[in-house]
Amino acid sequence: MAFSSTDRAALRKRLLSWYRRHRRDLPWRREPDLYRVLLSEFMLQQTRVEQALPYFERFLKAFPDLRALAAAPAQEVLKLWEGLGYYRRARHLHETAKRLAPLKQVGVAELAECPGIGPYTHAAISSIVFGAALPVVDGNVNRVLARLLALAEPPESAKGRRAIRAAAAELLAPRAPGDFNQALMELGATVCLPRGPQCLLCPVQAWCRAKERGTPEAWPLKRPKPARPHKQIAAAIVRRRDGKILIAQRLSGALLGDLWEFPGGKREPGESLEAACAREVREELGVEVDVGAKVFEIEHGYSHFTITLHVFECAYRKGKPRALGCQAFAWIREDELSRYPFPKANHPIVAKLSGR
DNA sequence: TAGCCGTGGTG
DNA sequence: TCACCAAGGCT
Repeated sequence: MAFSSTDRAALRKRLLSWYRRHRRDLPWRREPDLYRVLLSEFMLQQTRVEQALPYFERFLKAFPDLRALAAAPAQEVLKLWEGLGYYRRARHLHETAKRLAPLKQVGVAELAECPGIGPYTHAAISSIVFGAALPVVDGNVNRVLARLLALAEPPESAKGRRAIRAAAAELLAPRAPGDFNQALMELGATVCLPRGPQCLLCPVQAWCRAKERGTPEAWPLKRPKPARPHKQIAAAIVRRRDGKILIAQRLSGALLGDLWEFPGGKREPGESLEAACAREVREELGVEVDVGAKVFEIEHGYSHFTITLHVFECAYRKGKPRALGCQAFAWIREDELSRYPFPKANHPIVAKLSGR
């Protein structure tokens, strides 16, 4: 045990009391039913509250309950998710809704079977909605507990993960697991910040071994991360003589899965951007184009690499499009572009072409 | 275990 | 400018 039973009891009491006074007023906390909490937890995976908020409101308006979400077309769900990132979450959320909506009763066991619900999300929903005594471990909990314990290993390491899990389970308030879990996360999000922790405002500072050592921001210990490579990407605005543009839908499992894009891809060593552009259109859709002027150069970063996106105006020459390196394609007018979900890096192109 | 999967804010 | 990192899950 990392703490004595009297310390555990006092720490819980302080934390819960602090949470009940200081918690943020968030829409999914006003009526914490299964649907709202489920929706919020999917959106909050690796995503800040402020970024998820407008999406939560939009979803709740478009799909007021689990049944409405389950009945929606997949494309509509993805379009509403556009811009939020980690697009697999949209598909998993939709599949989870379709799985749960027909059930008379949903409980801890049913949640565990759903796609997109891992250990964190399962414990979060179960504790908040059903009052199940399951500890959550997320980025906030990792940081808060690593500091409380002055943990000697990075939380991502095997030893660190075990220690954090054990501490979270040990501290969990058995009679208010939902509030306790949210309190720990709220503390991490608003007080026990990655940089510049507000220790003087912290309700559990008396038990914090990192604060005791004098340099709380030195925890959690960091693991070196690999550098992000940079790639040169060519993309084509392929126009037919009637003015329509050729777009493609990306493969489901891939990066930006199920989203639509302007066809293109990575430049090979020694290849010109124009040649890469023509080659990628040929490989992806079986279409020959004449590459014209470059009209965009866009810098963009993803989670594990960065790109420069070079966009060329291209004239359609020949070949009937086929879905070779994509799952679907479409010839569309410029004013139809905004109906399709595009990755963020393509938004400047969509905005310009659709005249906004 | 470690790499893949987005986007936006921050210092 | 750039690294960091955020209510993680899947393979």
